[in-house]
Amino acid sequence: MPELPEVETIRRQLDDRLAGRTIARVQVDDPLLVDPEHPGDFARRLSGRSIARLGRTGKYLFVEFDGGEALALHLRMTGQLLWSAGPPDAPVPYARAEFAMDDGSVVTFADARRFGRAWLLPADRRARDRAWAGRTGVDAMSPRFTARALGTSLAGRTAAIKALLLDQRIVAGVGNIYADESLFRARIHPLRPGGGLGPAEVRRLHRAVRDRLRMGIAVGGASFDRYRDAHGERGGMQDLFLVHRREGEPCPRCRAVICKGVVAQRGTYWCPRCQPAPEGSAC
DNA sequence: ATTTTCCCCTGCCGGC
DNA sequence: TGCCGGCAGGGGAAAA
Repeated sequence: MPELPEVETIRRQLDDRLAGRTIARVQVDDPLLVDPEHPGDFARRLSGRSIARLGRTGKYLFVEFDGGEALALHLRMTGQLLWSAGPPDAPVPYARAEFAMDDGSVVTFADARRFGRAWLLPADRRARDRAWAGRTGVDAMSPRFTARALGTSLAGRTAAIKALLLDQRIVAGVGNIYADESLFRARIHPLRPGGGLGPAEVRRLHRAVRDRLRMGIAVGGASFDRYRDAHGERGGMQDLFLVHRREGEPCPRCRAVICKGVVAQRGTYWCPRCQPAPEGSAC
């Protein structure tokens, strides 16, 4: 599942390949990919645009064009952005759109589950803010995401801390994997009410989120299932998981047996000893 | 306002 | 062996 480190890995790779290029033509195979609020001229409006750089906020990737317009992409569950120097040798499985560049290179948006989306964003700052307002809060790797900011966002909230970490308006980029890993590192049970964390716990959680995301970026993301980078390669983070997907295995810190439950409708893994359960909840 | 539930999709896996 | 129900989960809409 592409989260911040996976999207950042792709962003860096595509920035190297696409910055300065011009889009020659676009083919959309799956109309569901395109923002329904935009008319059917998606492909035509992208053709001829020159790419300034690739940006990212949370799990959103932005292809930023000269002149200020942008193509926003979200990979959701199974989306892939695969770069090739020329037209792919063989049909790309689950291809939903192809973006051909002026140098002959091609980026294919492939996506088995078809949850991924693409949006065209206007150049006008106000219009873009209006279209995008409230979609994400501060990016988790931004200097603006501080322990203080996290504490302010959590204050008074009664929902489980894991649910709040997954809320992209509180901090953008954390998904199910890195939420589990961060909570373990911070020694905080996923069901603890967010507003009930003490200042030291908030600081630990902030540090843990940064630490795990930084590690994920360093090893090219987590590829326990479909995730592949822009060159089709796997990441290495799945080999560094501390608790996620390790039910029944010993905790790397205290050797207690890692348990699994459901929090915020997501499979959730934690150490019952390192992450003490709040009052009234088992395990 | 906040929290919770449901839904979108399809590949995959366990059970029978 | 093969069918089938259920699960996986990002995020947005709807309900509570």
